Amino acid sequence: MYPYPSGPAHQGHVRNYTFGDLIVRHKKMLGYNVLSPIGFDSFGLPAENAAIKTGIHPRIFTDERIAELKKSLISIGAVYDWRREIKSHDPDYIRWNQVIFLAFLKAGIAYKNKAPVNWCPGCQTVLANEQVTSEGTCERSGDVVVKRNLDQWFFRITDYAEELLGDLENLDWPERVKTMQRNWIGRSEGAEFDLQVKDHPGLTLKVFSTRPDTMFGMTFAVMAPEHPLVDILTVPEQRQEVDALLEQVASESEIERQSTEGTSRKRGAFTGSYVINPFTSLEVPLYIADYVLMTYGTGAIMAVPAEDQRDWDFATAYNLPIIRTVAPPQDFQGEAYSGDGPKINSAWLNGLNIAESKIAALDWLEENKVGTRKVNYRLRDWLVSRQRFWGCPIPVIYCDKCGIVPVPEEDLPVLAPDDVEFLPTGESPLKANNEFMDTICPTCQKPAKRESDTMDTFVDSSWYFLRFCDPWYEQGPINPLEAQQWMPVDQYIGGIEHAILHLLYARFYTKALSDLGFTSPEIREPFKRLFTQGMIRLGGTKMSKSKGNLVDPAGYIETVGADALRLFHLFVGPPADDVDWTDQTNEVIEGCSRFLSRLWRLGVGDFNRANFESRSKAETDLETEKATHRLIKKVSQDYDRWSYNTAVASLMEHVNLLYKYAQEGALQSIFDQGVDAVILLAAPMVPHVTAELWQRRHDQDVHLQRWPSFDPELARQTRVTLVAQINAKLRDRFEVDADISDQEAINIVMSSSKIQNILGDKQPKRIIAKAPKLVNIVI
RNA sequence: GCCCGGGUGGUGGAACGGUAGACACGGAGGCCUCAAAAGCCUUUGCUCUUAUGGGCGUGCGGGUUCAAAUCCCGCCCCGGGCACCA
Repeated sequence: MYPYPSGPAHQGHVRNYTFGDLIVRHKKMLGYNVLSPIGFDSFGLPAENAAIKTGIHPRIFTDERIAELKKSLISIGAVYDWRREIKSHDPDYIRWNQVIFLAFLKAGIAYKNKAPVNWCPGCQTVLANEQVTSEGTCERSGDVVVKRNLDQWFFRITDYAEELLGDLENLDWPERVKTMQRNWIGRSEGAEFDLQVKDHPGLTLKVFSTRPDTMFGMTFAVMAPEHPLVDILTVPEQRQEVDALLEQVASESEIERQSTEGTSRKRGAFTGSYVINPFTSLEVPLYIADYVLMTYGTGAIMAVPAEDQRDWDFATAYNLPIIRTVAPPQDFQGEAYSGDGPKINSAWLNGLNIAESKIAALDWLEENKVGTRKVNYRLRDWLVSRQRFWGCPIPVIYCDKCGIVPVPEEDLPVLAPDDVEFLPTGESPLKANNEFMDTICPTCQKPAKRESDTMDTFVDSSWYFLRFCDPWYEQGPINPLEAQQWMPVDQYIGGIEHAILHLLYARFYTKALSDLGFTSPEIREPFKRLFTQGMIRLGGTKMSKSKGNLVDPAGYIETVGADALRLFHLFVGPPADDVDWTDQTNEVIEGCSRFLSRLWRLGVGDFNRANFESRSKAETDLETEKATHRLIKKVSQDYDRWSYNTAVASLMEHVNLLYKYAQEGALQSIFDQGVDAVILLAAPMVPHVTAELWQRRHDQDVHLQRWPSFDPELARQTRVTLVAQINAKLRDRFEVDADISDQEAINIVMSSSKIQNILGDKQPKRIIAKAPKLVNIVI
């Protein structure tokens, strides 16, 4: 993934880019044409915050951090096509970013809207929903986010909700990430229908429900406090009560309002109005309550307390009737029952189960023109404008006469000026810069103002991988032919923290850009395979710069070398697992370094060689040769299944075996074959030491060699351990030929005196033979 | 509450129906050395036993199977995601 340049690489970078580099080198050895680009997600708050603190321009600050990160990426030995390097703050990248924005604007994907949005007081800017944690805090700064009613830019990601959800199916991604995205999109199927308001002829209240089958149990209805009909439907006698509620709700932060503790504490007020149940034509009271959200569905619901716990809580608090429409099981202990069961108290639905009655209810609503089937999503449009300086300027102009006018493409990029003052004002420093702000309307040539907001930096990282395909392309942001050649990305690697944010935005961008013709129609997904590596923890928390608990890789690179550090990250456990950095970690890294030293000595012939003259092929020679072929087979498989820790273990085992072989007297050719195999198989993991060894041994570049192949016949185990069990308990073992039959295996086992002693005069009830590995005698 | 992961020696982890603990760290002992470092070798799940050998062991309780760390059912604990989303 596109790294944010925060300075020298940390252990998380080392881990991530070791996996990436290993795959690149491995695939190259296998003969693939590999594109391995890198760039820097170089817009963002840290640089601007530093500017506020120190007065250093964010560009200077950022360029320094990029140089540091680049240096450490090179020092860990990662290979990249640096010619394709991209930086978000490059004028060229800004230009194409803005071209895409204007295309989105033209297509209606980008729009401006006044809405209650998330404001982070710490970052002094608005945030997208995805950037607010479930605790209601900013995912970056941790500050409590507040709601503000502001005019902001959005991208219509919700138009893609269905496709974003459906296409997850075919992605080779971790199930966990797919589930998170599914949850986030939050699809629910149901009905949207109208409730007639009593004494207001022609006036209806639109509600959404996933359970129209429970309509006979509707005993009241609820509107969100922000619902536009609140004012009209509140009768004078209830005005005071309603106003009090509205006031209280308005004064509370989102967190207080949605506090988990208050789940059962429902607050509401009666409007004095009634709505009509379309199934029964009976009237039910209409309430206002803060547990109904204006931002989801229609902002109003039919309340069925018997089958919805929230409605139950409200009903009991306000003494409203409860009518069950699904018979709960005999032993049901709870309150609201949302499980399946036969319908009751539901007239023509009685006796049906939920699925059947749902269909019947939906059909009724549609036939009687009361409502329609409807799908709702939890996903909201992506808020992309930010009140910050260090980001890509949004390329529009505000004209009193012409309204919002896009900056003509030939005038792009719109670049921020350098002479600005960095103050924590809550508005972009651009706004105070008249030279930037004052412009002329491209349409009517009258004085006009520029947009001062910049784009969310997640915009920059939503399409960089498409630019990588041809970063030199001048006719547009993306070269469609090159994109056709390289996309989608075959293997994408990153941290789980992007499960929703970057990975959802990038998917949306890919689909939108395809729809707008920037890429060919079949490119609908950016990343075919995704791998999320585990995070590195120190003292129970994620190791990160902001937590201040970094263990700098540079020290290790200086003492034990980049190879030992890379090897540690591969050996410590499965790539997906978290790594705990403990007191023992240094010793494990030492161990990795020790292994490399052993390999080195083996490779340069610096070890105890007992009998190294050529001699006739003894049995150990053949055994060693076979072991080498098995090693190639095993390690190749391990690479394919991302099991690098076991691949390293196998390499260690083989090095140990070769030492033993050398001490016992070896045949030079077979010994060399074994050493060369280890070097080749380890080359993608530890590129430096293997390159030097290969150079000395063969005067060639190990990284240009072909991946070693094995002879299946030689890789085959010929002698294996046969296990003898009595009642599944291990009693004896034998070394046997791998190709013995079941009967031969039984004969061998039965001829064992050990087995015979245990058996005594008991007759086996049954004998299970799985030649050549196991015989189990049941007595 | 719902949805994902995950619980294996002193530690990281292997094995993913068929020898539990590969490989490594740490520990113990030894070789080399005047000494140390480095290196090399042996040993190392727990437990009973002088020993040959036996018993117990993969979070807990059941089940399926000749055979379960692995499959099924029910719990417990840890990590993560979503959560008043109708």
